[in-house]
Amino acid sequence: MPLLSSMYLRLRLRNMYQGTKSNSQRFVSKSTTQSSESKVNGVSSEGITSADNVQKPQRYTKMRTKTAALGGKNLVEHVYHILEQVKWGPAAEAALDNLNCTLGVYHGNQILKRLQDHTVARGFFYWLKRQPGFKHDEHSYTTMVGILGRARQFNAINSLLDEMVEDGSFPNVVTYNRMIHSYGRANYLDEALNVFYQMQEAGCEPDRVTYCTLIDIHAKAGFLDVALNMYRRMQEAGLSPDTFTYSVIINCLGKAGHLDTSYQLFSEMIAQGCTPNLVTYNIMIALQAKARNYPCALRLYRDMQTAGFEPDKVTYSIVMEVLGHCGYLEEAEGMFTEMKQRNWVPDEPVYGLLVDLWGKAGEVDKARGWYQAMIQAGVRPNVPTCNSLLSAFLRVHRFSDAYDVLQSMPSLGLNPSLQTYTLLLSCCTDTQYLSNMGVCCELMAISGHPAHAFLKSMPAAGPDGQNVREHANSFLDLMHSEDRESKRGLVDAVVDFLHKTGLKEEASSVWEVAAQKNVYPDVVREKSSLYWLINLHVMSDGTAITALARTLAWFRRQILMSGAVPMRIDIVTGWGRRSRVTGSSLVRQSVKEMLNIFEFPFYTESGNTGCFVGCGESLNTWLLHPYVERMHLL
DNA sequence: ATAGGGTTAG
Repeated sequence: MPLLSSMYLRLRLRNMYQGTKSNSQRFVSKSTTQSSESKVNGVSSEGITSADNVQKPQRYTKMRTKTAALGGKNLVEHVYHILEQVKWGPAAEAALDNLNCTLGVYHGNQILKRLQDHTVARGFFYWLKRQPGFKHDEHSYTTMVGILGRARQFNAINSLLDEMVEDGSFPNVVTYNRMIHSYGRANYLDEALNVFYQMQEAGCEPDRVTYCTLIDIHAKAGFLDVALNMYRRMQEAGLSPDTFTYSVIINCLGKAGHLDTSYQLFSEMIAQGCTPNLVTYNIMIALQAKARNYPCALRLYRDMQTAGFEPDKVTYSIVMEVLGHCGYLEEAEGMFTEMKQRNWVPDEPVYGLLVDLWGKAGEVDKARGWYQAMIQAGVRPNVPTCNSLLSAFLRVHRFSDAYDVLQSMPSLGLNPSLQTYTLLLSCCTDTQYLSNMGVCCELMAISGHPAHAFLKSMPAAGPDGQNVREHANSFLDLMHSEDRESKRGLVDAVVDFLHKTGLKEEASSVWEVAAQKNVYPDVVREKSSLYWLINLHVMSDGTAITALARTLAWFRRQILMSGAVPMRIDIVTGWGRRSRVTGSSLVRQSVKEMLNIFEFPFYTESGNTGCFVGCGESLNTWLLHPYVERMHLL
């Protein structure tokens, strides 16, 4: 095994069993102590007389330490394995009582740290607290705060803190940091900041971890200004960033779109003598890769190796993706091989990536090969991977292979998702003559997704379209917990489908409901007073036409109702969702045609041919034409 | 006396 991999494993093991190697003797288990003594020393404990005791005090102490440490380790393992398998309840409690031994706070905390389930952890924590002579300290309270925080049990944390103080222990900087982290991760940023101020009032100085956590959570929530402000305050407090902090900030800046600044900071850290670690390099590579600066990403990858770091699983995954997106698919496969040679066990997403890459490259048989390799390796495919393969077959019209994939999903325990349905539906409208329609409809029926029932039971639009709106409304309610991207994908496919099959009124009603339900939050925006943006660039062409028609009609109604006349409207089409060739956009083309037919007074600004601008008196006059209300029927 | 917290991908 290569050096770094085995080091990694050792580290993992050390973390897993952290503490069990330490020489604690706080608790004594009568039964285990005795058996350990006889095993380890080769003499029964009865053989040790009080005379030995007096004569050889040193040896005795040493021996006791050793045996107690072994007993402690065993007991920690033993108790942990009991608790790992149970739900908290009378049975678990009885099992602990039956152990009939005393756990000290140190070992109690070692066990607590490893418990994942917060109900078990809590039960154990209070069981410990009830043991005669037991007293929790700031460490065990802090551990419990962390566990509750991970489970977002904020009320429980607050009562625990009260108890802690009553019990005579006080929160320290680690306790506060864990609270800040917990609140931040649950997106309660105000509460996180509150803790930050409270700790200082309580006389606890924030440390580097405090600032680092605050920077991270604020940047992730999109408050880069607050994050950078915290960075400044950290430096003002005399805390210089370490490798960890630099990595966090570099990641934050990069993710917030300040790629150059993040790179500058990377250079700065090196200039400051702060050595980037593997994670820092992984972050840098991923940031450049996401920005499609592939040569830069690959250069960083080489720098990383020059600096003496062997790639880890994360590195391999990122670099494989970069190579794949550059079109170097064989090289990506080479990475996979290297990764395996270095004893990293490929997981589902890595196989999934290769399936997806080959599928997108149109090499469906390669894609299927990786899919089969995954199954042979005993890795169960997930729904997105099936979707990748399915999509690959659909794109090259291999419908019987697509059918096989779809058919196999339930037997793998996988339910077709909203995305599965979306790509089947998109396939219906993919060709000019809708020639895929029949076979795709069959596949859609097989998927058994609720979206199919929704589409099949779509009523013909009544005079005001209210029936369609209600129908769409209840379907979107059903899809409530799906994330917005997925909902947007499906609505896009549905509206496009309805539009292209001539059901324009229905398409419009579905669009309106989706817009009302905030599925498209960024479509209409007032950039500044009376200056509006209509952003169509994430839509397929049918949806873009429908959305534009209904939005312009909305402006007309606004004028008639309130007299508020927009001074300028920018219609942004971008490159369009379906366009695969830079510069040619179906959305742009369709939108332009529509605007021309209705004689919308637009111009394009130099350098941005994807943006149609209407403004001034001509726009106002145009918006008042009655046909604006019926454009969507074209 | 021991220990405890913060970062990266899909």
